[in-house]
Amino acid sequence: MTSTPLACHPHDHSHCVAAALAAADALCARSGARLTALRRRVLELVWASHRPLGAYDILGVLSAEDGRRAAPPTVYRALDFLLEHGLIHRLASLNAFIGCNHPGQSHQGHFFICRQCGTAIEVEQPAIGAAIHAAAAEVGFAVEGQMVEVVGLCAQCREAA
Amino acid sequence: MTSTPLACHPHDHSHCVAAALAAADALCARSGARLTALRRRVLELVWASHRPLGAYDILGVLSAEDGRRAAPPTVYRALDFLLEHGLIHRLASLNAFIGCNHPGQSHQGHFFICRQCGTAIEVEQPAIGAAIHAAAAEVGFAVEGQMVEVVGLCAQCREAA
DNA sequence: GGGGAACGGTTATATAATAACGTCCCTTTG
DNA sequence: CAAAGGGACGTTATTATATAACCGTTCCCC
Repeated sequence: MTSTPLACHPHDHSHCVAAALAAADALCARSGARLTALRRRVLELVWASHRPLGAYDILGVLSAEDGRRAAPPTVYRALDFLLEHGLIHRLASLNAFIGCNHPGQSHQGHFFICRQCGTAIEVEQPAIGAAIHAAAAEVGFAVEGQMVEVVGLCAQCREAA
Repeated sequence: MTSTPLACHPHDHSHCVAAALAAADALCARSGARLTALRRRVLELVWASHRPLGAYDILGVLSAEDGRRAAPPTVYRALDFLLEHGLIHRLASLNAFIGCNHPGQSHQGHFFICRQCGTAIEVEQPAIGAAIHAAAAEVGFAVEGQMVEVVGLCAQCREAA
């Protein structure tokens, strides 16, 4: 098992990266979007860590790679593409990016971020979105996008402490 | 009525700024925190708009004021103080700050941000926090801080459109 | 009024993101 | 096939946001 620790479930990480890339390939093929080599590579890097990854972290890796020359716009354009197509999420509280667990399904990302190990867990708890919509209805607000980022300690780090 | 439009309720804005400052005075007096002239002025500026205000917006105003010389650390230190004492909130999605409606009461800020007029409405809907805590309990995550920022259209801007 | 901490001024720098422009390549169409 | 058009990406420069490090002054407490 080629593994990287993940907060909740140890798992074969290389496999889950490959699965994410395959899903992205399929999604883009269906929608006609062009998942170029660069965009695919950036998506792979984002997925390669379950932690949020900064744009300049990605830039560092790309620049280190053999011939490839990279500057900030290169990375940001790729990230913009991936965001638009729902393949990654942006975590505003960290200025960082993370792979989306459910590409293709329309959904909002709700995240638990461990301040100790840095892992970000994407949660699906319809009650959160429901509560937000209920509150919005009360004041006549039309919800278009939700950012829910909860910081704290993941189960593993709680045990360690 | 010295008014600035607010998304939900027209109101006497100069009065609500004064009230916020008075509440801050009282709170700091009680806790022994030093609400210096600079910190108080920054709080006033943040309150003077119901919209989120960037650190460099504040910096611009301070620099324009008479003798006062201001550099980024001046502003950020004041903002840090106000954040620590729960007098303002930071909106991560906007890199901006806004006055807290309920200083002194331990609470998380949950915001609806209108993409049209820029107004940020602080909502109190215990169900949101409850749903977050329920989801956290499921995965053993210990919640320490919540960031909930919902973007969309406020009631007024919906009508206008 | 002396000691120590808090406050804030100052300079420099780190980090994050975008603007503006050009070139190449691919595709589409005549 | 040639020309036109557009998308992708390289390149340079700049803007926006935030922090580091140092230092003098002030304020408070004893």
